[in-house]
Amino acid sequence: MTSADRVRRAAIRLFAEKGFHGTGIRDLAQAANLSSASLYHYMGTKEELLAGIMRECLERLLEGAGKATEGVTDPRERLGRLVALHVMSHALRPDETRVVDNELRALSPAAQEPVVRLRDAYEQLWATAIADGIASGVFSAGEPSITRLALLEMCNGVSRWYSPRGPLTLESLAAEYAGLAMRALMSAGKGPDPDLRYCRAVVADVWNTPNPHAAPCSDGITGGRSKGD
Amino acid sequence: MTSADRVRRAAIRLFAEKGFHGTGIRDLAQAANLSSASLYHYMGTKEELLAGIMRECLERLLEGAGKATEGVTDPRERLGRLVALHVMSHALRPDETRVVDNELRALSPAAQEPVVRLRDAYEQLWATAIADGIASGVFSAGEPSITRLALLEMCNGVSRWYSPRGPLTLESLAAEYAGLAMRALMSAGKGPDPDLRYCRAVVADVWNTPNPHAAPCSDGITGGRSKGD
Amino acid sequence: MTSADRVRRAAIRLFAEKGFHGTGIRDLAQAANLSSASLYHYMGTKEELLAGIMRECLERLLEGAGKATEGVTDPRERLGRLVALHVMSHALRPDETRVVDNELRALSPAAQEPVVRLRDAYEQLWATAIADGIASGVFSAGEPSITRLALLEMCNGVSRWYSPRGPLTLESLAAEYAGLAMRALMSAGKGPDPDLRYCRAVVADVWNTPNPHAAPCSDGITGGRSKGD
Amino acid sequence: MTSADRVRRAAIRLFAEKGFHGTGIRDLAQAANLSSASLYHYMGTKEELLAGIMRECLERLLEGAGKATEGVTDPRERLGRLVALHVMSHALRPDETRVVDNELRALSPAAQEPVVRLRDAYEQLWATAIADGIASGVFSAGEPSITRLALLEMCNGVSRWYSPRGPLTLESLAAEYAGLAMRALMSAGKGPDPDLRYCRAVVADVWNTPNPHAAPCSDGITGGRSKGD
DNA sequence: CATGAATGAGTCTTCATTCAT
DNA sequence: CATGAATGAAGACTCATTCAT
Repeated sequence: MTSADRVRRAAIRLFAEKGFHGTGIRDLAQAANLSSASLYHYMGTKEELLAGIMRECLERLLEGAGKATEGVTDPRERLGRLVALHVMSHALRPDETRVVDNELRALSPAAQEPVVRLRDAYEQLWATAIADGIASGVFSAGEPSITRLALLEMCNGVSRWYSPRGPLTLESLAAEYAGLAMRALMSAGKGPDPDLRYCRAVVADVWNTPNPHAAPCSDGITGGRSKGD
Repeated sequence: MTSADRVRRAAIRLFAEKGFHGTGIRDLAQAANLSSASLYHYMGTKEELLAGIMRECLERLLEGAGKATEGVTDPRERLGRLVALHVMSHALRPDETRVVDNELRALSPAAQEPVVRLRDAYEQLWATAIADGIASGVFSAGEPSITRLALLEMCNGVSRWYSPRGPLTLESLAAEYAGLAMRALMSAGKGPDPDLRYCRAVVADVWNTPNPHAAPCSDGITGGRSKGD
Repeated sequence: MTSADRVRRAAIRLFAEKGFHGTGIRDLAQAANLSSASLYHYMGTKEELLAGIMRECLERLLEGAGKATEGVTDPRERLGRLVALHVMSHALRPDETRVVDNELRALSPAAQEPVVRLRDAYEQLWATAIADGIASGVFSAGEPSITRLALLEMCNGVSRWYSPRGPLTLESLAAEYAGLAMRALMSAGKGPDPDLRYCRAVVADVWNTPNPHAAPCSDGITGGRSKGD
Repeated sequence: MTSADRVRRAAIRLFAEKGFHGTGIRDLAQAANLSSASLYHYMGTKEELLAGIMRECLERLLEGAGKATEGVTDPRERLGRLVALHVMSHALRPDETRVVDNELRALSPAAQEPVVRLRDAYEQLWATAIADGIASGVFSAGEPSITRLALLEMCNGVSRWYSPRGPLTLESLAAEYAGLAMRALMSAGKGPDPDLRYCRAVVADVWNTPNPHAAPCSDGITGGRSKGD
């Protein structure tokens, strides 16, 4: 393993563990067994290091998602594979994926741009699969964007509690999540609605918030989230 | 509004936006229209400020969840209300909830403890509802802990893309998420499994990872995630 | 006891315990049971507070020394009383005297001046007693200034280890010190000189210092020490 | 001279001159011709810098005292050498010794501990010499602990008025102090006791203190002074 | 009298980064 | 390659002091 690799690995681990702003250049140096000055032989600035990690991770994710879904016509199979791949990658590389999922805001706008582009391209695969499923009638989602974001966040969570020790195989884990996603999207109308009016009242009460008749909430999201997250 | 409130509000907004370590004491002072020295009339240390925000937010969430579910016997209704409340609170208070969901690791172990206790108490409500539903046969989840975490993460996501402007009412949003959760838990076996073997191969290929026969993945989680997240 | 007294007492105690620079205005306020703003009703600046304490203590010492020695013709009796008074005051008021003995340097030159004047007037009483004793042949000191300083420092030490609990009465303590001083000044030639040449060599060795034939050392002191101590 | 040495020298000089709390990191930096950030290449915290200075100085003193007295059986010679060494070191290194003698309280309890241990070991040499002299009848001291402290404080004073310019050689100075000490310890009963009753009355009068019949004063000191001084 | 509010200047310390060796 | 040395800017936090109330 080269020194450059050691630096990158250390960065991934520490950025995941303590966050970009919570990680000092000296922490990196120590974790990479280098002096802090030597670090700069293998990286640009700290920000470039982060940007590189994010880009590379997203490129792999995008590449994998492309490979896994190309030529697959059934939207259910396509979405299922996206879920499985996403979960597997988050279970296998929890540090990298946590960095990607959490540290976008630490980048300057200029450095965010290419990362956001990659993320959007990746999410577009999800959006298309969901839209196709709805169009062909196999999915019965409400708002497609919300559905996409809900599923993505659900899968992202894997990287936070993953531990390589445990009886569940990667495939079982992926199957579990794929099942959750499929069922959520396929069987409309199942189950009773909770008493939303009461929940709303409780929320209004606990947070001392006025209980307007129509507190609006965005559903105009199409391509992704706001900049910086 | 008192100055103390202004400080707290500024902190919530900035911690949510830039993270705890990304927010300087001067940022806080500027946002609260105070000198950085005056800040210390209204807060202890920066860490105590964060801890207080997290505790208060979790206490409200716990209180609300208690109110919304007490006396409700049907596990489906109970879980539905938890989902609805969680989504509503995250939509209504995206900043506070993002801080709670993301900044736990910024606290020292000593300061984490009471926060983790609150979080665990809250999640216990979810765990019980899920377990009861499984026991009574209305839910058909695989691993209950995984299910709980998956649903929680899914709902957490709301605070990341929420915008108060938009046609969707809070109730509609909550209904959407409750529906996703209900369907995911209730209709087992729906939908085809994706080709996991192929997905696994793609993952192994893209990440240059050996493809062991039994890459294990934790399912032994019961009470919550590891400390610090 | 008035508030002003409480402030002064708190200051004496804290300045003695932690030093002038080690004592914050908030420490004073807390010890005096006042808010830090209220403090300024009873004092000028922190420096003026210190200067006042030192002046008052020295004035008392000077007054007491005057009373105790006026009209006493025997230099031995005069010096004995000075020693006794000094020791008693240091035992009785360890905090005040420690402040006087240690914190002169914390004052600005302008504020030092009157304090130094008082100190010098007080030491002059010692100097005169010693000089008279030498002149009349009852004392056989080497360098009078050195003797004076040596005795003063010896007596100052009392305030550092004094504790009001213990079997020794104030008079016994004073008698002990007076005895030390008298004997030191009266019986010349008693006792063997230590091997100074060897001591000098050890010093030179341990401190890596050249061992010059005549490392000179001040004996030109007449009226007191350098400014600031 | 290395930069680390320059830092240490600057610290010794400034701590002696203005005290630990009166010396800012910027003062140190300026005196060492470094930026305040560069300072931290050569030191840990300011407190560690102080602790190191004190430890080193005391180690030298202890080493020197050991060398000077080992094998010496006559307690008078032993004590004489201790006095001479102590005086010489204080005359030669007034800054270091003033720091040792005055700044112990500036250290946290944890940092004080090893310093106090060294100090106590050093004072034990004095205590033993005095005790041996009393036991063999050559010294006629009252309370040995008081004697030890009185002599030590007397000698400490040297570092306060020392100036390398002056006609007195180091040996003469040491001889003077050794003479004072020897005489103080050897010829009991010499000289009249001052009128203590009257002194006590003056003290009571000037300080407005009740004149109890038996104002007690500690003589139970055995191993040293209280922590922090 | 008493104090909460306020602050500019200061505290010690760490930051990411550069550069001569 | 590798790193000690170096630093301006910034980090969180405290200082002594003032003043309106």
